[in-house]
Amino acid sequence: MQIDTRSHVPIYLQIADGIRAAVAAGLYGPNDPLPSLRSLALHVHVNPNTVQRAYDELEREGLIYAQRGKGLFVAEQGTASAQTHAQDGVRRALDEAVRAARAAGMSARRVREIFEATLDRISEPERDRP
Amino acid sequence: MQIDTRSHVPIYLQIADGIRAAVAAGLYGPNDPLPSLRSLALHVHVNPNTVQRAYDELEREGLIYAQRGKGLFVAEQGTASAQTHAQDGVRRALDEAVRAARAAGMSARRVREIFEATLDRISEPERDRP
Amino acid sequence: MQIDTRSHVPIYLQIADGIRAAVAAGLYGPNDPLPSLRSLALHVHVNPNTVQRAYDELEREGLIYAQRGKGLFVAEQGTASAQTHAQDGVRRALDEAVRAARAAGMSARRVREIFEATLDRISEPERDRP
Amino acid sequence: MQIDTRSHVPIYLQIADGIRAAVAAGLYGPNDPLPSLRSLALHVHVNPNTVQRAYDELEREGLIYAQRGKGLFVAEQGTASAQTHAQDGVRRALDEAVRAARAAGMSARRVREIFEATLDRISEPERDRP
DNA sequence: GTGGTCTAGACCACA
DNA sequence: GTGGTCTAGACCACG
Repeated sequence: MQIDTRSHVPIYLQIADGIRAAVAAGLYGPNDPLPSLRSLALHVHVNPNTVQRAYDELEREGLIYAQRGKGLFVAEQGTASAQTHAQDGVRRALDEAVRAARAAGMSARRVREIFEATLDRISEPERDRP
Repeated sequence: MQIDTRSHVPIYLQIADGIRAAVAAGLYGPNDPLPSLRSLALHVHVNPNTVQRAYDELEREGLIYAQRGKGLFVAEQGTASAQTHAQDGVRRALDEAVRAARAAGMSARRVREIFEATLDRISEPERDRP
Repeated sequence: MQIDTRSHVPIYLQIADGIRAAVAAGLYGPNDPLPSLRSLALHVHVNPNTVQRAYDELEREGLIYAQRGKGLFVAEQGTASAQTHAQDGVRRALDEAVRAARAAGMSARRVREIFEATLDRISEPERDRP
Repeated sequence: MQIDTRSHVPIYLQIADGIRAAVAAGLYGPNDPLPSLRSLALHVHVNPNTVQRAYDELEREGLIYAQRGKGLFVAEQGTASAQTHAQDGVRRALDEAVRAARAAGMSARRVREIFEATLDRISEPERDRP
């Protein structure tokens, strides 16, 4: 998971999004244990409080549940819920991007070009670039 | 121009983006006067200081220039600068959206479907909804 | 006279300084007529009101006097007064510059180097530079 | 740091200059923490917003970076950047002072006299005056 | 009327 | 505690 400390999106939401995406993608199935607060905090170089807030968010959403002393787990309906949520997010992000492009007078064709280039670039496996 | 007070993007940046888009789209050409601080503040229901900050941003960017007591104007190179900037923004937004989609396990095909639907929807002329 | 609209020093003070310097340098002697409000305003591309404020300033200072319907003239003691004032200004400006240099840890020697280079450059007649 | 509320230079720029000088002089090295917004505001008897604006300026300049909830720090390249910037400032100030002196008809020799006196005065260690 | 600076005080995100 | 954003309202310089 990547955290962008300079983004305007609060870090705890970036973390929640990352978890949600991982669940949506099936990396964690129903009743699978999620990374512990501390381990995730270390991994993304963030204060545990911040991770706590992200997990709070997801628990309130019903995507995960906590078991005292054991940890956090994906809820029964977690996968479907995460997929819906993630898809809404993507839809909203694309909507915003296209809206901005059109406001700046960009042609639909030009936006599509950029989109396809982006899709190609990101669908390829990551590799170092010169 | 639309302001979303619930967005994580600060209002002053939303305003700056709006102006930048308008300049990129050619609504304001080089040396054209821009809306005054106070009039724009009234229009978007925001404090003049917030608009000021947006204009500061654009002035630093070289997109506009201020004349004390006269007003704000599009810079000579404003159109080109705005177009470059706006296109970078769209590219970044699309990148982020696609990245999120892929992280959530969405297929390239599915992302493209959503994108095309969005493009269609937004390219249609705006109309009042009942 | 040169006006820097981007300076923090108000334009009317820049104009007053310019007139004061011209009087100190002897370009205008006692009882000589000064440029009219309008002609000076045209010359420096500034609103006549602004020039008016500059002249007000100088009149209050006793450097010039107005004759209804005739124009503005250098006062009897104008030259000496202007010279004193100008010298004070230079002293203050140098003081500020040196203070800033020392605060930034620059050696006295280094400051002197820059000063001498500046003096050389400005004492030469102006010419186009490649 | 000294603030001159009667100067035409905005307070936030005076503060930015002060910090820049301190960094240029090596009082704060790369990654050193700078005074917090609020503490500096108290120290110079100014509103925290004004200090914030000064720090914004320096952050944009690449001299410092902010960490939310942690504080403000000197950037890796901060020292060099500050020195360049400070030297440019001194050069500009000297240029302006000399230009004013010459416009007022002062001889190069006279300007040098004043300069050397200033340098002597300021290079002496500060002492309390009765 | 215009833009530019400053204050006082509020709320948020984060450690 | 930290930095970041916003508001309300003031005063200045300029046209």
